Amino acid sequence: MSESAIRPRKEFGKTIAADITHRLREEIIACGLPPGEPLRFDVLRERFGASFTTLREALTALAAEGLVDAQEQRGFRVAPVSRQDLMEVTDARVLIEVELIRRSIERGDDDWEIAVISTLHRLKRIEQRDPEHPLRDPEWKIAHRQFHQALVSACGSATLLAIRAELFDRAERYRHLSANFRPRPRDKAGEHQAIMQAAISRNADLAVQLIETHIRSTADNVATYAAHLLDTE
Amino acid sequence: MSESAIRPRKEFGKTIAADITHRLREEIIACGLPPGEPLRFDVLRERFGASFTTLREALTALAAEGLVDAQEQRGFRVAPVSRQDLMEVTDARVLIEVELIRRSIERGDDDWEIAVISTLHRLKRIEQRDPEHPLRDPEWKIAHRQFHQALVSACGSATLLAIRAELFDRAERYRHLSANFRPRPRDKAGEHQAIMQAAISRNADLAVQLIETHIRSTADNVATYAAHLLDTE
DNA sequence: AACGGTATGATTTTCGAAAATATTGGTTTG
DNA sequence: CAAACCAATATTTTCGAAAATCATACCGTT
Repeated sequence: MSESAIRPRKEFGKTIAADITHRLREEIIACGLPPGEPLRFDVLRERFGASFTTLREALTALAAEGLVDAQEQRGFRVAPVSRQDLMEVTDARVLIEVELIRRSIERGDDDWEIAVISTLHRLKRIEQRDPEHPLRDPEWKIAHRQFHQALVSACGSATLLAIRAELFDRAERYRHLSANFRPRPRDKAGEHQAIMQAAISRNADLAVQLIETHIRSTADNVATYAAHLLDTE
Repeated sequence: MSESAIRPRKEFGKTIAADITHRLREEIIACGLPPGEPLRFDVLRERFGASFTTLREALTALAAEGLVDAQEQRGFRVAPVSRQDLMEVTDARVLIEVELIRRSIERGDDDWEIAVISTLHRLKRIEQRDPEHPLRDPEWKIAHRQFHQALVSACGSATLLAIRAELFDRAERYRHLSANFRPRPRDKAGEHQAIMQAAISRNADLAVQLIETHIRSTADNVATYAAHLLDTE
């Protein structure tokens, strides 16, 4: 009765299109498909084993998320990067994330506190294993995402959470872009710890200030160490 | 040499998919396709004269915009409406639009001022023609959208403008929802005039306050007069 | 009657061929 | 020599048939 003993066709989501969307998104965020790269159907067809129209559906969805650039009649390409875009994404993230943190601190219940504490705990455990290269560890990526997600999860607005998620993905791509050139990770562990404590103790002003610094300094780092990739576009 | 003397295939955009996306969006916003309505391919195929896959692409794009609800393996339907969703959209709009107005007032140049003044002028001209039922006039809809678009157009962030546009569409659908039951339009003309004056005179605090009131009172109106459509979902 | 399973029909989802459009390279013309 | 034109090729876009999946109604059993 096992759905597929050999090789599951759909690892994520029920439809192939949703699955391809997910896999393509991951690859673009991780810069496995570099910014600006043309996305030709022949190549994608071979790589992902799906037909034209299914791929087209996935690319259309990613275009709406801002990770893919659709040029009508001239195909798709990975969304290019630029200093301007990095700045816009950073600003938008600050605007929205700050608001969502405030609302979460205002409204969060016991479950919210537990989620914040436990996701941070897992993040720290993973960081202990390999403190040098966290961004290369896919588990760290997931845990990091889940901690930040937990912080805002009690805000009460699915609409704003969806927007936040898109911006988070776009920002994460920039982090990956500079990861190979960044000499050493900042003291993220300490920052995360401080943010957690401010949130749990319901100190909204402090939490907001820490989050804003966290977001902006990450972006500054990217702008510094990926400068050669941002100016030549 | 005319591209199509009989009947243009693509009225908007270069690809059929983009064209269908546009037409479907308009219909959903205008509630020609009512909230919750199942979107069956047979029906759409006949109505829009496109094939399965093309329609699928359009529906996928609209799902990413929040106007369509994709239920994997069970097709698509027009996104349902609810009091909660209306509230979320309203809150998100206030958060973003307020910020964009501030930035536009800060950065807007002569061209921006001209755009604000001229779009308002056109809006008023159209309102004079038929002051009773502005929302039913498609020209009023376009002019109204363009005035609000002009106000924020100088904010400098394409990212936030795209988010704003999606939220505007979702809000406009709610306005249409209640349009048939609203006894009389509020004094929108006066409100628009006041917003324009505050913006042009670079009174950011006043403009922001007027916009917030404008958005929230519109939403309150919808919640009142479309109550029977919002609670039974 | 209630429940569970199964066949049947309806609907979505996927595919690869075919049509439409863009790009490239070569040829001619001014 | 540059520009404009055209042909040949590469690529995207669209289509409808076929496969996969879901919903419904029917039937037998408890």
